[in-house]
Amino acid sequence: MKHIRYDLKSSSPCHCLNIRRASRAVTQFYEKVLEPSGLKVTQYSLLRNLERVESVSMSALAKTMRIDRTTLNRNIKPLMNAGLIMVNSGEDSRSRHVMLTDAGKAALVNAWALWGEAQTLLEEYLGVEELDVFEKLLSKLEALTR
Amino acid sequence: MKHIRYDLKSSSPCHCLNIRRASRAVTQFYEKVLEPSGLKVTQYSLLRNLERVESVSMSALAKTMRIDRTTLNRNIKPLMNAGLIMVNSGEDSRSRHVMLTDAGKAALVNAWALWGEAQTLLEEYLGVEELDVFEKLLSKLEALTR
DNA sequence: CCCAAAAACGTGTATATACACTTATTATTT
DNA sequence: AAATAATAAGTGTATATACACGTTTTTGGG
Repeated sequence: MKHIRYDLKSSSPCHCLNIRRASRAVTQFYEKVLEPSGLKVTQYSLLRNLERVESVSMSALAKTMRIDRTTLNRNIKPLMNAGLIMVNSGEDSRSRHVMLTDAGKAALVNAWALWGEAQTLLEEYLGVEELDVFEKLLSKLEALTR
Repeated sequence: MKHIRYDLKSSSPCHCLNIRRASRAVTQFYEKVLEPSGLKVTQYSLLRNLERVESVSMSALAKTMRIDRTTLNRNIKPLMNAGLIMVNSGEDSRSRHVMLTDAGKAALVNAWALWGEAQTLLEEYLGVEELDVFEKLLSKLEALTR
């Protein structure tokens, strides 16, 4: 197998640490821009995924969002407390269905513009070509554990 | 400004979510390989950063590792409880200095081999060229918030 | 129809992350 | 030397993440 050199810009040789750090940086960047909305980027994402469906079961939502089911279970709490989403039990009495409230829809309108700002700023920061490579890489990496 | 198309592989348009997802996938991959060592990748990283210094203050360590100082403060707890590191107060009585214990050094030997496996597997998964692009991108992104 | 397997969730526990505040100590300025 | 700045840490609080387990229903044979 070929030998890999470690003389890259990043000071850590560990690819895992490097992506974790980059992820933190990008997250902090988005959070700062989203701050006036009162939503975290994860919360914005959750609401956004509810926008186009009437209601959706916990498991289905977790699958769509590609996050752990139990993580979703914790993440919906603050949004419920803020009155942005509602949870009802569906026909199948095992499942619970999540849906946006009117307040949730309103919050999304506000946050959407802010998210767009962050998104555009990042796109300008990377540039079209790097952005393309970036997204392809992320997609490939996400498939690593499947 | 140029219009960016969203017809990439990744199903989410949000770059922040995408890197967070990729980060989770890579993390889970490394964690699984590191599992026999009893160390998380973050913990391995922390120990690793202590390997080449006698002892180091909390702030200096946080800076080197490029993690939040208060995050480091929480992250050292499990390693202290496991007896892998020690914390003493330095000359300056404001500061606390962290150092590896013998158990910590021993744990590192074991974990190092496992980390190497994960690292190699990821490198093979991406290939040399993509890996290079990957690391350059991460480095650039990390600089986003500075 | 009954029972075992599968599906859908929730909880306990533990780690990771980071902002806002506070405290203690050292360094600087007047 | 006293007052003020800056430095080094810790804590409160809140969110995010995910593994291991347990519970409740529903389904699918037999």
